[in-house]
Amino acid sequence: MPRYSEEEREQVRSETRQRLLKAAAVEFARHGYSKANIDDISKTAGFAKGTVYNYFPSKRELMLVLIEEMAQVHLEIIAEHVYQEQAAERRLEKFFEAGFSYVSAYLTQGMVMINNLYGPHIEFKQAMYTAYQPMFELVSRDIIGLGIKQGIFRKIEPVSTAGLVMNIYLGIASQVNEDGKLWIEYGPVSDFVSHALHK
Amino acid sequence: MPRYSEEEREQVRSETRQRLLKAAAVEFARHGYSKANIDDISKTAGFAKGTVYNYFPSKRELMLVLIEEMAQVHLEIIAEHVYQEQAAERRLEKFFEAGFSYVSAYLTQGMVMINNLYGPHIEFKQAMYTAYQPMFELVSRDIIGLGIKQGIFRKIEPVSTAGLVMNIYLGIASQVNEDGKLWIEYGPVSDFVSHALHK
Amino acid sequence: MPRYSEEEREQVRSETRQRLLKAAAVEFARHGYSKANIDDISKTAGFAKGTVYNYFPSKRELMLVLIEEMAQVHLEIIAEHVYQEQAAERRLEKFFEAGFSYVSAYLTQGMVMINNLYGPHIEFKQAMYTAYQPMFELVSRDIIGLGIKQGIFRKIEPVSTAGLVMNIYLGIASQVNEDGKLWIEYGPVSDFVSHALHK
Amino acid sequence: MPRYSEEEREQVRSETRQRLLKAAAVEFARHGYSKANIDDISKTAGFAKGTVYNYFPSKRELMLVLIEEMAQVHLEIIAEHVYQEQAAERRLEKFFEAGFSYVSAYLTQGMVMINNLYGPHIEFKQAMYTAYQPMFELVSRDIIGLGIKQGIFRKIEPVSTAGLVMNIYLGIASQVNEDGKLWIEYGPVSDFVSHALHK
DNA sequence: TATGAATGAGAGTTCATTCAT
DNA sequence: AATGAATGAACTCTCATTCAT
Repeated sequence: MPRYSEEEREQVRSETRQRLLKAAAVEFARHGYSKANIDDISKTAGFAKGTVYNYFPSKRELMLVLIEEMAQVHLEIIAEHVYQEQAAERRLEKFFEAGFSYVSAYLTQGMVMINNLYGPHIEFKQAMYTAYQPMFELVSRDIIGLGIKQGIFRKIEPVSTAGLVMNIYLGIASQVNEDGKLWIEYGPVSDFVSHALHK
Repeated sequence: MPRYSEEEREQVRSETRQRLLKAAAVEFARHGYSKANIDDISKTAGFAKGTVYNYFPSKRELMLVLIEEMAQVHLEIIAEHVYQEQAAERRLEKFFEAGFSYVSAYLTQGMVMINNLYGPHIEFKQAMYTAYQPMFELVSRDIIGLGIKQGIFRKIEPVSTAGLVMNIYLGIASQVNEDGKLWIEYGPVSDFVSHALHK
Repeated sequence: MPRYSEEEREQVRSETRQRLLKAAAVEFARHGYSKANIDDISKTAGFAKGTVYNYFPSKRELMLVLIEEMAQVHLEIIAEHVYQEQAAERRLEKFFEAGFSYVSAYLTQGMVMINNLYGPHIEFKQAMYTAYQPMFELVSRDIIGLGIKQGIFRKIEPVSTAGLVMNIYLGIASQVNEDGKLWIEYGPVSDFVSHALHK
Repeated sequence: MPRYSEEEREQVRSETRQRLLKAAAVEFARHGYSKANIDDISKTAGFAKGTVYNYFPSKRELMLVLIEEMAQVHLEIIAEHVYQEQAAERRLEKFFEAGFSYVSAYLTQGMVMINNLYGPHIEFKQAMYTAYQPMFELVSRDIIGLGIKQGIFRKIEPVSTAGLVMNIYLGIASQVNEDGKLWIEYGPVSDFVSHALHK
């Protein structure tokens, strides 16, 4: 008969799992998927090698899960800020503000995100597109589309323009340094895009 | 000592070298640096494994040389088109036109470029920045700076704005599919940026 | 101290033990000793991994115990049928009849038996020889020796001939399919051996 | 330009290949397929681990190739002796004589053969059946069938009887000790079978 | 007694690099 | 200059076993 309660076990498992995912993010960010190794990931998490495989069936799956969880957190943070505003222009600004703040705060996750997005591993790229679809839609519908409806943005194609905006965001986000600093502030970027969109 | 034979030898060496670099680009593009392997590279080039090491001391060095040669070709193509124009706005358009055309024509090189730029391998990223410095300056000085001088662009900071423009170009270039198609034409992109820069 | 509870406890232990042995037989039969794993064995038995080690000190010991228990059941079944007859020839027939019926009914045990007998694991092979010694003696003394004494079998060496008979039985038994079917009935085999032994 | 001649290379490759197959047989015989490891196989052959993979794509394939090559040698040896005789009875004797001599001379191969035939690895068992089909046919057609035609054997079913004879051979062959000794000579076995088949 | 999380030795496989020819 | 056989470190994944509860 098990002495641990079901809850206790669940609690422990969940914590271990999170530590492993965090460690995986760190190692993937540091060395890239291919060069990152399970031994280091587990050691970074404070476990032995085998433990990883009690939680994830493979290195590949570890990455796929990581992608999903990262995208979710990322979206939450951005959505939370963007939806505070009603005006499209303000939303655009909030998008860059929250986005830049995310990559500064979640350095490792940000790097993994970028590596997957622009890297050679097609499966991961695909997973990224799927996982980031909601954020893409947020930009497309609730910022650009909204701005057009509100009569402040030019009558541009919202979807491809959202692609451009996401590109700008991600391109800049990819150049964060190890202190979480970016080479440009969100203000000028937001400005640049704003100018591009305004009537 | 026969001089002609000397030249011939040089000629053959140079061709072999180019074939190896081309093959390396193909394999790096297909599998990424880490997963690409020397055996496949040499076989793609039509040589045996050992031959690679008669031309390049290591896989790493092969990539570094490739980066330099790619950047040079890339710059030449873009410069050739951009400098045909005198008006900054036209130059901007030419930049995107020639740039998009480059990634379509040089699919593999383009992918390697992107992988290095956004990938986890710091040394290669560094090498990319160095190799692409001239192109960056072209954009910064001979397009944006020029546009300001010509009084058509807003009085923005040319360097960071050049960063944004390069970001946009590279971000879009990274999404070329295997047929060399991009999800957006150069026209709308040029337009977008134009709007962002104009007074 | 409650005596009944003691017995109950013993009862439960014994049942758990049997379930584990049965599950071990299934897994050993399916994957062979080396590839069978404790986790699957315990799960097949309906327990957690650790439970196995409350009953058997190691995987190896689990097999050794299994061998002994299998051999005992096997012998009992065969002896029960063989000793119903008094004539050596009839006993020979019964031996094959009961033997073939055993391997059909106890598919997994039969496979484990064969795997150990012909497999590379010397310790298990040894254990098999020891465990099957009584059956060997049954054939040697109470069938072949008896037949010679009864004057129906040729004056052959009983021990090595018993070896041949056992070989034939086990060789055929090894080719049972997953439905418990053998490629030959006991009749023709008994016949074949009968012919070989008769004057 | 390669300095080794094509022939020289082929020669070296062939020798290395044979050494690896021999070593594999030794290790598979000693520890069984699952427990035998590539490192030991290569070391036994006098090479480093990686060399195995220059010749065989996987451990599994190594075994499959080994099975085929073993079966071929085995068949050649037996056929050579059997076909020296014209009388079925003498052929039967030769079959056992040559067969017993094979397992004594090719100890390790014999063990691998037996392990695969009676072991848990279905793919290898299948491969054995396929590879030994010609030998089975030799027994069925050119010994038993022939004996019936020659009027010395009873009118039995040749195929299933060949199965019995092969069983007897393999069963005994499986009990060779490490000095190549069997517990019974070919004479008594041949006699036993002869008796069983004769009118 | 039963549990399952954690361990780490050990296995198969890959591949950059070396080198004799 | 070109070859490809050989190497062995490094990697992913497996699993018998331990142990705190």
